[in-house]
Amino acid sequence: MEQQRDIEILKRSELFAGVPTPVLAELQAASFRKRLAAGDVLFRQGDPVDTFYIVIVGRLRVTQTTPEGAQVIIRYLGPGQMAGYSVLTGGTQHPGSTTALDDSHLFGWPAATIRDMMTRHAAIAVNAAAVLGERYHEMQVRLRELSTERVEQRIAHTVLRLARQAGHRTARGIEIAFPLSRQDLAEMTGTTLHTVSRTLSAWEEKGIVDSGRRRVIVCKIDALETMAEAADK
Amino acid sequence: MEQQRDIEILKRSELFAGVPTPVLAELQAASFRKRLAAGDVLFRQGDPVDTFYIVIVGRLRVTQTTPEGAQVIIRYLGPGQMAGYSVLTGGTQHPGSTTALDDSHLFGWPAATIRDMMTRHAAIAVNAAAVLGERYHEMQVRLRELSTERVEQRIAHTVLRLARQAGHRTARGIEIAFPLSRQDLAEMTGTTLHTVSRTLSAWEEKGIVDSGRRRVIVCKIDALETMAEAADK
DNA sequence: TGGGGAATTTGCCGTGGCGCAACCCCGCGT
DNA sequence: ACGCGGGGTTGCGCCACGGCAAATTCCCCA
Repeated sequence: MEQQRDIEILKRSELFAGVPTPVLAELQAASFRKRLAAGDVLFRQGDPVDTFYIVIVGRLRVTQTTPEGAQVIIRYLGPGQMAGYSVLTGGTQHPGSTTALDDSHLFGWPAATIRDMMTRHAAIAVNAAAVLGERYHEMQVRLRELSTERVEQRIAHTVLRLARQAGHRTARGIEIAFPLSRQDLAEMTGTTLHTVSRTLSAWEEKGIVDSGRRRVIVCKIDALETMAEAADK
Repeated sequence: MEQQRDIEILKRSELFAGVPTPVLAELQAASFRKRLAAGDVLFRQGDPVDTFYIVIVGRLRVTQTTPEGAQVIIRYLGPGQMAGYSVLTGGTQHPGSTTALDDSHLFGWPAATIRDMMTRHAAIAVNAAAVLGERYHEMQVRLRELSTERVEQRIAHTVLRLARQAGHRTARGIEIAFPLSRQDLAEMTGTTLHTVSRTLSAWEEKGIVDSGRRRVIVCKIDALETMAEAADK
């Protein structure tokens, strides 16, 4: 019943995939539930690392803020993904803030529980390494883009990535499944909302995208891919 | 003797710290040695992931190249650090190229050996997660800097980081212990060698650094730290 | 000791995109 | 129905940087 369903969910999560069912049952028993409304903060940058979460439903955003107030979006989290990776690496304070974009539902555990399970079951630690390696790799790609590409290409790459990760087929094209403002895109691509706005307007004119208030639909993916490559000068 | 010394080295590596000695002995027995001369390539971006390494002595550089030929420096590796992390995450091809800067000496293992050891000994997998989490975190910081800071601040942060990681006390100040060209700094900060050169010249004039052909010495760390923070507009 | 090539320096110019500011638009609450 | 506020759009001017080009310096090697 209830418990079985939880175990099914854990089995599909990035951290616990392939872990034997009895271990999942143990994890399930040790977990608590956390609900967040849209806009609620799961934890803030600098908070002590004491809890680990896995997203059941909903979408969260991880950001980092500079002392000057500038913000950068590190990543988005969806179902099955983990929040609070510092628990796995022994960090003492969260490097970023995590906020719910939709009403969300998560599993939570005390840090010690997860650390204990990870040392007792290599499969979990192996998954942890794989997930963190994957995130490390994603960051390498973003860093490379940010270093070597023009703003328009970066925005194109970012939109394509979001469409791939959270795309939802509609009549008009592929819609990004969560609210995404110009400001958000700017914080993902290292530019300003003004420039993002101008770029999207230009694309709109060419019929490549259809966008509005915190909403982006990609109409011509191939055209966008061309933009993203743009080897020209 | 020989074998004991190898085990001591492994014990101090980032991946095998805290692993029981018998396991280290097993690892030692399964390892081979790899020597590289300055400039030699350990593996290239896109190569199949079949070997894992740990640096014994020397300094290596990990870079990523775009189809257009632009290069980005992902990180530097020194003694005790691992090369070929994709082995740990199940990747099939190397995301970047790794090149020796000095004459270097490494331990090597077939990928399967390391994967096997990691699943059999949770401590190794836990270390792997910790190291990859740390690298992920470093990339977050760099991404934030690249997104929000001016060129001069980014160069300052980068030089400070290098001085911290590979700094060597000298009479004139803290010297970065490996050859570091303007081009290298440019590829770390997402700018051009021209701009780096101009910036270093300006600093030189103020006595903040003392630099020359592939060589940087930081004279006034506090002044450089001020540059790096530079909250001014 | 004399090249030769790589690394660096520097001036000059062009420009992408940021900052600012004004304005518009839409959805929501009362 | 109406007003308000959070997003979004757009025009304008400026400037930090990149691109280009030429000169210089320095190290390595014959």
